[in-house]
Amino acid sequence: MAKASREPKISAEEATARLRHAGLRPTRQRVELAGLLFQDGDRHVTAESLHDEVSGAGVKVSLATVYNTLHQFTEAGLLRQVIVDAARSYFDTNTGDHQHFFLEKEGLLIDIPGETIAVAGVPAPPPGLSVDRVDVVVRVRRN
Amino acid sequence: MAKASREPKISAEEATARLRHAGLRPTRQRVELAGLLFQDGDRHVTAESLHDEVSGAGVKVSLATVYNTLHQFTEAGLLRQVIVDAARSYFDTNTGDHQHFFLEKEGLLIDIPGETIAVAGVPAPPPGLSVDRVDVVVRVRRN
DNA sequence: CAACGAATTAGAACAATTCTAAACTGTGAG
DNA sequence: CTCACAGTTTAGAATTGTTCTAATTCGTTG
Repeated sequence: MAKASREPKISAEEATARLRHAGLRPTRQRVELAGLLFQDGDRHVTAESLHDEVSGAGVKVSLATVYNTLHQFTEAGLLRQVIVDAARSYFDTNTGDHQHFFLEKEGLLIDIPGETIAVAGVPAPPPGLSVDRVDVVVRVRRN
Repeated sequence: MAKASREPKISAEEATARLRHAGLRPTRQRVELAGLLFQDGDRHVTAESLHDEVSGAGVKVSLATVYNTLHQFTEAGLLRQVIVDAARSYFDTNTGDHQHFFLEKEGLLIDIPGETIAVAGVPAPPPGLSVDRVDVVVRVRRN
């Protein structure tokens, strides 16, 4: 009953290939984490939540490694960091152009596809600066 | 040369009035902090930066009080909290509708007036949720 | 001006994250 | 197949920003 309602992990082979592609050595831990993260389209994890998940799956990975891995994946373009909460960092497996709903009370992030929202009128940044990207966070609450 | 290039502090009387208006007891520390914060239109501070500033001005206020005060001011609607950096919280003296440029490397926030940016196409939130507000952060870098 | 509740404070405590130094493990060379 | 080495992992300590605690001090009202 309390079975995880998620698609089966991607295979170790797929994960390995993905890691090599990104220039990362496919270690046991990275393969394991990639397997969990990239099993389906959209996941939002924190270091803690991912650590709990991987631990719960009976795999031994230290929290430090989870942090390292999340950052390496992010640098490699496999993940994107989402800053919506002062308390913790979220990582999103959707690296494409999109935005988020955020339910602060529950730490819940929901993707909004990139084409859905249009941001018009962003002024030119002050001289010497250039736009890196535009983040939209739609903060919501339970009613 | 190294003189602060900021307008003179608002008077203690002004600050006091403002605090009373917001239903806050005008204590020495709150008057002092309000004096620094509301001297001109747009300021973006962190607890640390404000503490350094007030300390530098020779006033003795504990860091705990700065934190307390920033939160109380925020609750009272005198400040607005801005979440753009996983590492620290910013507080903005501009409580009106507006958005931000953010230069992460330097922790620099720049206001973008509310009318400037238009966000279109925000989808209805999932059932049971309602929109609290829409934040836009234009992340910029030095070039 | 007394008294009481509100505010301040130093320092401890906390949570998330990063660092450190030592042990371990992929990988490519031989 | 095995070695050696750079890259990785790890436990635990350290750091950072923030909150809490309990005792002291202060503003306000009577």
